[in-house]
Amino acid sequence: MQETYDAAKIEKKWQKYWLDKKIFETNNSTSENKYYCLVMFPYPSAALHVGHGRNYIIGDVVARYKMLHGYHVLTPMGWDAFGLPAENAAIKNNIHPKISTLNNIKKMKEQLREWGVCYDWKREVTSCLPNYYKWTQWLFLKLYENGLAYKNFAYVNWCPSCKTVLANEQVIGDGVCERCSSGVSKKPLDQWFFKITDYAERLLQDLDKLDNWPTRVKTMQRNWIGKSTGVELNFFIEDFDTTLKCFTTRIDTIFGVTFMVIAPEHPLVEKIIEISPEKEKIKSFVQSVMKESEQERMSETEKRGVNTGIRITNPVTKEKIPLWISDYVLMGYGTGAIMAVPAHDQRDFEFAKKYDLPIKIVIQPKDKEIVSSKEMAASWEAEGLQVNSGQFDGLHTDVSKDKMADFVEENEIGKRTINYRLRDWLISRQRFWGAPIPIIYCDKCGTVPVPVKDLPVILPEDVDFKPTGESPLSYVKEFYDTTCPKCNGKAKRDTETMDTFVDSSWYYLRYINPNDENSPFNTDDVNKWLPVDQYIGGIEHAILHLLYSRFITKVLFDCKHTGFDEPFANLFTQGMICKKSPTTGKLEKMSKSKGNVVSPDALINKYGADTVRLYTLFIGPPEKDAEWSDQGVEGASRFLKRCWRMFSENIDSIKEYLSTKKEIEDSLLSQKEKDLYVKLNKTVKKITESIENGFHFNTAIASIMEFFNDLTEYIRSSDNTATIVIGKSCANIIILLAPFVPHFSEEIWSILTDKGSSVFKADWPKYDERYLIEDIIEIPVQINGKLRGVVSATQYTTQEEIFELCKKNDNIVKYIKDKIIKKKIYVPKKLLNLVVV
RNA sequence: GCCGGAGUGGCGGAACUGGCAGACGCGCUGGACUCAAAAUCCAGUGACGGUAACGUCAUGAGGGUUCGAUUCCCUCCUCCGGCACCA
Repeated sequence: MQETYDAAKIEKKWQKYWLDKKIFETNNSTSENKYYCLVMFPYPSAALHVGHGRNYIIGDVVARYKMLHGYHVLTPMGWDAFGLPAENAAIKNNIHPKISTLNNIKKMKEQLREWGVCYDWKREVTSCLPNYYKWTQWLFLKLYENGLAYKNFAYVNWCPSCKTVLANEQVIGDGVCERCSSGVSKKPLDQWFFKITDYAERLLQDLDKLDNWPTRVKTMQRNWIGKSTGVELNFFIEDFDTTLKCFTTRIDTIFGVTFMVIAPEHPLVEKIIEISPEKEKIKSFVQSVMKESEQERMSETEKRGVNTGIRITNPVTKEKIPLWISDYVLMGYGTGAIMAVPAHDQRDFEFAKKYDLPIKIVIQPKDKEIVSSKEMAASWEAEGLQVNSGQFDGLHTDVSKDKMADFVEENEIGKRTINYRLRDWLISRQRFWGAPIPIIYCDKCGTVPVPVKDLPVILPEDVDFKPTGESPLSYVKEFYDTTCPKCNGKAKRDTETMDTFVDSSWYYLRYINPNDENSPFNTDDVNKWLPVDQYIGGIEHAILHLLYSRFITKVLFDCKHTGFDEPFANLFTQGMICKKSPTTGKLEKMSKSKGNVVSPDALINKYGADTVRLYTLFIGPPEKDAEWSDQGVEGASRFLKRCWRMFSENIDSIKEYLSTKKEIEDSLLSQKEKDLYVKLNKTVKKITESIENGFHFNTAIASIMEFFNDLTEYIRSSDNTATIVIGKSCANIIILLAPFVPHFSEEIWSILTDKGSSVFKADWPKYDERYLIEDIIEIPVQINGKLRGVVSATQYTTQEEIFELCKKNDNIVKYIKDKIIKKKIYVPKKLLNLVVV
């Protein structure tokens, strides 16, 4: 064995070995005792930094750890290869997105290999290639066939910088684009939607099944779906001889409605303008609101409105109330119309105050009385007793809510309804680098889906894809000119492409049968491997990707293509790696634009991949953000060097143990050896638990280091260093380290076993229950809760015996002599507390 | 405003179910080796007092429950994330 640890030399060797021996390849026929370990497939961008690395390293550790437990581990990788960055880069550098994307993939694969991160590459998928997007198009047709894909003319989110529309989920914060942070505006367009709202209730309910998802993610999805229960009421408008539907969660306030408000986009607005004597005033108000961007509208806190002059009948009280138009009512939620109850809704209250509209109190708080509406400083939104509410007077709102809903339903003026905040998923994009929507428009036959046998609809390569706001494909005659699959007449293709989140909503299924030319996946195979046992990725996908994937899985389940309705059984979201940014001066997520990236290349050159891996895992709990420190890497490197030396100095003991696997016999152990052996067993237990319990690799590694320090100390101070305990300790450390520093462990293992067998074929060490308690345990003794001394005992020492020992401890005696001992609290094997006065 | 999560040495972070706060690592200090440096090894390292034994204080702040609280409860402060004119 070589004296010093030479990472560069051994790492290349083992990377080749893993590839050649295909130890990460998994067969669909061996899926019993299966473990599907999945890392979110990345967008292939140019160069990876150590922040990206954390994600892949965690996945790799999990896969290797499970292998050591004898699982058939499926650990595939692929590329979310369609998308805007490649297209934008292409425009800037004049390289075709396909070329730059495939180049980036090549580079990234190389980097992953250098990190020692391994996958079953035989299953690689690339979403921008026709053999993949053919099935993305198939998925579209499936949804279309089931009435879950529809085209609709609507006000949609438009990003002026990306020059494309966006799904609601892609508009974040105060109305900015998820990708480029530009302010998003509204644009009326005819677009394709997936009917995710049909699945709102199931997407919400089934979150309860996901016990092993972070609560944070589930909460975010719950908020996003935004379920609220209430009543939909019909208000009659005489002028139009029609009813205005309006949703409320506060039917108990129906007697307090003093006006109605509709959104500026509400379809009724047009009709009102036609007949209103004040049409100019209304028109100019609506126009001034509509021309504002989402961002401007949202930042506007002052509510603005205009009276339409139209009067509406409250269906319960029969009162006539005015109809207003205001920007504080959103067309996107409920029906775009509200009943305003200024006394019991703060927004309505502010609006009423501004425009001097009446305020009518219908709920009195129990303990204090609201004197008069004129003196009200704010609305009363909480519960109370009904007043001015006809036959409901005196009822508590808990009761009246139900009674009033009954009344509404009995009189057929409305019905109980559930409303969701979730909107349908807009999937059309006016960009080039995506999967074409497989739809043909025929003058005779209308909208005709492309027959499955004609898939894929190939994305043409020679296209001028400068973003104009129109889809680039709409300028490619050879692409859009086609014949109708129904009547064979002249027809035109849809020229828009699909949101890349459609590509990524099903890729985890394609890994199972990546080369199947006749179907996206094989149902039996998929049912064997899925749900994914462990999904690993960034928190930024909490809503977008994870919600869409859950939706698509449920659709495929309903179509009987799969036998499971949730794709990911366990989800782990890792924290970001941060570093102080020289541009902002703050701690920021590692990114090129912040100028704070650390490239793995130089570090791997200097220390080796195992050192970088070890440090990345040791940096902190993996679910939390962490700050990168180049000095910290130094510590990891030192530890591996010390380990190497330890193994090379004790090579004979380890070989001896490995060749005989001799049982440790209590009677043959010296006390010091036994203490060390107990420590080894405790360490194995602790490490295993740290990993099983939330992937706490940081504490697992700390435990290995701690045991290693004890072992070093033992060897230094002992005469007998050729012992089986040392052999077993070292052999166990090698395997315990293997998931974290695989090249290192493989190399040592191969030297010690001479069998050319991979350490990943070995078994994870087991601990022996009989060796978890030390012979001598230190019992801390407290007096009145303060530590005053420590006595040595064994696990059999009784409370009384420990108390007797205390009387021999000078410092403890100091505190108990001349005192009355009121109480003795003994926690077996842990602590003794004496309460004295 | 609402809903999550967090706040512990000079730094990253440990602490099972309420039981010795600061594991492990970084940094720092001193020492050994060396002509010297690097590397390595050894010792020390929360603050204050003390030569020391030891004592007092200390887990964002303030209260409470308890023999005992980083851990449980209440009030408040700060930071991060999500949602937010959602009727």
